[in-house]
Amino acid sequence: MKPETENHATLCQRLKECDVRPTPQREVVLKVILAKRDHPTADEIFARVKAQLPTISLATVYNCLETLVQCGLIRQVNLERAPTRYCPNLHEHAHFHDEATGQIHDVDLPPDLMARLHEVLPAGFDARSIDLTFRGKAATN
Amino acid sequence: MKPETENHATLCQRLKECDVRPTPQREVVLKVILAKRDHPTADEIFARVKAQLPTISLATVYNCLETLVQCGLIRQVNLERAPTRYCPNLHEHAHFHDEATGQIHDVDLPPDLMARLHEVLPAGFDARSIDLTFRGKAATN
DNA sequence: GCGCGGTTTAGAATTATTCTAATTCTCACT
DNA sequence: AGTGAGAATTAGAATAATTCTAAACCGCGC
Repeated sequence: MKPETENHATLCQRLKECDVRPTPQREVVLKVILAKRDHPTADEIFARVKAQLPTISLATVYNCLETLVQCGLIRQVNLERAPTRYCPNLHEHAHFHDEATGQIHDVDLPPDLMARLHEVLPAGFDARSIDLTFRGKAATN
Repeated sequence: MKPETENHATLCQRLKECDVRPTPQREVVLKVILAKRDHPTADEIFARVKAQLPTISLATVYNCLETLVQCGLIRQVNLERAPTRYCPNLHEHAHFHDEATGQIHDVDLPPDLMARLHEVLPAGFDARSIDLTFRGKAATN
């Protein structure tokens, strides 16, 4: 299941499963996010979608993103004082923010560690999601 | 060492230790952040500082915050599409973002878990800091 | 005491995001 | 296949957060 090969039917079905109307705009927004393993901003997504849907507006991109995030089809990542970025990787993972290049890398963590994170909250706190971001320098190789 | 009792001399010294000029503006910004265990935004900090330093400008607050974050005297917390918040708690901890109220709670985690987080990065990734944020609902009691 | 360089100030500028109101589309129901 | 209700989209304006700019200011080493 290469992301590049996500086709109309698959995308549509994914959206329907979330009880959202599978509009062309939503479909293409989701498609361009899944197509690359990077973490584009709303603006970048807007640019990519425009290539296929020239009349789409930025507001629609924001609407679609909000919908997709709510569905859990994508995640959003917030870095210090920078535009929100969107992440296509639904597999539970952490992020590494390279302060030198500004790039974000996905980092897989041992399943037991992720499991442990879910358990450590004090009573009364019920976490729906966890954001784990490392910040630093990545080796230049 | 109650935070409320941080005095001029202490604050000054803290700043000097970081090789920054201990200006009144920086001192008061740091003081108001340390004075409360909440997570104020730049605007909120601006308002609090103004009470003591009526001529301070918002730009200066941003400058001071940037300086203080760089020194490691405070931390910044980024939540989805919301203004950046600043955290006075230097002790290593996680955040719980209550989606119902918008409030942020500090969460202490077992030391071994924090230690583990620092070790799990793949070779070549060197983390200077870690941001761990839980999102969900806190019990209403 | 003087001057250099870092700091502050006010306000403008920029950037990200949201809102608005009008239009268009989707889909369930015929 | 046609229709109507509600949802989605559009362009552009509005808002909000943050950064920039240029001038004035100030602290500190000489």
